[in-house]
Amino acid sequence: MPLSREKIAATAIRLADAHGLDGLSVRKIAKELGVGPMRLYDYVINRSELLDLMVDVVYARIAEVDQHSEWRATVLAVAHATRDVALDHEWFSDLLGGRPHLGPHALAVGEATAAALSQAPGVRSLDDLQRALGALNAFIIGAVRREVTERRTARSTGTDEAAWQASLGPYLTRMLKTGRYPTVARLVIDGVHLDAEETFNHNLTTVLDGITSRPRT
Amino acid sequence: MPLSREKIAATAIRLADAHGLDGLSVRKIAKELGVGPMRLYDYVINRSELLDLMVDVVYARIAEVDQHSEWRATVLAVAHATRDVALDHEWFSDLLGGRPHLGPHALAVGEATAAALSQAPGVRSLDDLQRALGALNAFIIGAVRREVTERRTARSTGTDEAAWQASLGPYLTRMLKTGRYPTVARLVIDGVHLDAEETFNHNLTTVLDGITSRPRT
DNA sequence: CCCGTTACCGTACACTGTATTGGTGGATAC
DNA sequence: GTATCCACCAATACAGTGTACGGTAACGGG
Repeated sequence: MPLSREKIAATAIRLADAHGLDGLSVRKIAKELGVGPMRLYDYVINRSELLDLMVDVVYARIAEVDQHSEWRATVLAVAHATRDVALDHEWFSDLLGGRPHLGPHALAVGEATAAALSQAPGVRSLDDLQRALGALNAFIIGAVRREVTERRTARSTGTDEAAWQASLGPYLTRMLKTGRYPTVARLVIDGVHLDAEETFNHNLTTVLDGITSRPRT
Repeated sequence: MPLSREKIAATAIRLADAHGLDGLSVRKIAKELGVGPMRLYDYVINRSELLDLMVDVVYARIAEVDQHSEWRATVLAVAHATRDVALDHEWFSDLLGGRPHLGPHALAVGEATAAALSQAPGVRSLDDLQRALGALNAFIIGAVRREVTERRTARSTGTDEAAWQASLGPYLTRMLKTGRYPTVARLVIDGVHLDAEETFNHNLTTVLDGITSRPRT
């Protein structure tokens, strides 16, 4: 098999899954494929384009979700799908929103959510749709990003309470002891660990409710 | 003046403003300061810590906003302030949400928004506050990120219509001509360029309205 | 006087993205 | 059958990166 953009993207994704975006280099991909580093540049113009390629492969998985007749179901499905793939490929969240996603599959999911949102009550004009899309996408990007970095720090410091107290603890507890951040302190100390998916879903419907019930103009 | 974390952070910010995060290297900062590269590691443990330093300096500017008695006014002020500084320091949006922000000034703005949100109607329990904070921050992060990358691509392709048609045009118009993305096509072709700040404000109030008017549970 | 601390500096290493230059082998055209 | 092209492949080279490591010179307190 002669090597192709697809194969390159696939192994690049594998490596990025394993070692993160920082641990991903052209040379390592090439070595993994058993070829010289420069071979890749016959298929890809840049490292950036390689990343775009990987991103669109992931978007393809998002685009697989079923289209529901109800607009809200479709939006929910797409949102949860992007959360799911972002948790599978954490580097995806680093790229999400960082550059315009114009690959065919990215456009497909853009189309799906736009079409669904255009049928929501409260979005009447094209301007409304534009704004609603912006709000929805902003939330998804930010929420996924937050969750992934949270998960990363949890993993690096160690999940258990003790390890956490040992690493972030000294600095953070000292900070909170100053009394300058009472609300944050209450959140950190008394806050329970909410289920991530449920929180995502909850906030997502919050945003959707905000969109459908236009308050002013 | 003997060199200090503050001076390092300041010149690092200057360089990042001018050439972006990719154009920022330890060696360039050192050269700008007229010292050897290794000097910086006497004040900073990592490049990452350097970035954290820069981030917290920017958070200091956000923390300067006045506290209003009305919770909504405070939240709006903080949100717009972070948007403003992100537009001044575009690299900030690349870091936003990418790692936990635990600097003193970051904690200060966290405290301010948390305290304000806790007084909003509809957030009664600590869990509610946690979720509301999540939703708000997710939106801010995503919205700012989106706007900055939009601004970047607009600048790189050229603002005027002609240059845009020349760069992205060929590929995008070809894609849209396929008819597979009708809604996106309508958005791209017939969509007017909405005022960015107004859109941000609009969507922000949408999110806040969603938070205050709890639908279920 | 010594001695620890603080500010400072240079060299070196492993690694990055990519420009450049070249060499195959087989298909096609005459 | 020979020439020509082209997809595929490989090696070398360069400028730039983060940072580990080992050092020097001034100075203030005992």
